[in-house]
Amino acid sequence: MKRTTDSLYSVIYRTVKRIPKGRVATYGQIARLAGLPGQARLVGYALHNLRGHRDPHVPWQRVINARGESSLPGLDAELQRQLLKSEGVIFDRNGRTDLLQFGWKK
DNA sequence: CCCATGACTGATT
DNA sequence: TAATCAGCCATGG
Repeated sequence: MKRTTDSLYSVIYRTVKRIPKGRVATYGQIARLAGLPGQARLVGYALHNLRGHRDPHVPWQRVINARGESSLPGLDAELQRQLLKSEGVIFDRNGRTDLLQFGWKK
């Protein structure tokens, strides 16, 4: 089975689209559900690539790291928190959310 | 082809 | 709770 980069990104995007509104998933969780266990970094790479792609159909803001915080640099982290906050996800003063409460339970 | 980097993770200290 | 570290692999120089 040949895996092109495009197919890898596609399966990742499809998985991210399954995250319900008001929920968050970790990079590792997306990797597992996409059939790529242990490949969390690839999920981050795929989402990063999304920027140039500018596909509004992929809810990138619902993907955060295993510590419950945004992994985006600088101002983008605030944008992500703002978008999630508008969906009902609550962040504490350290910019973290409770995965037990808001994590996507698949 | 080699090397460094990155929107990461889980275990260990 | 926080800092370290090895493992991960596509991407770009």
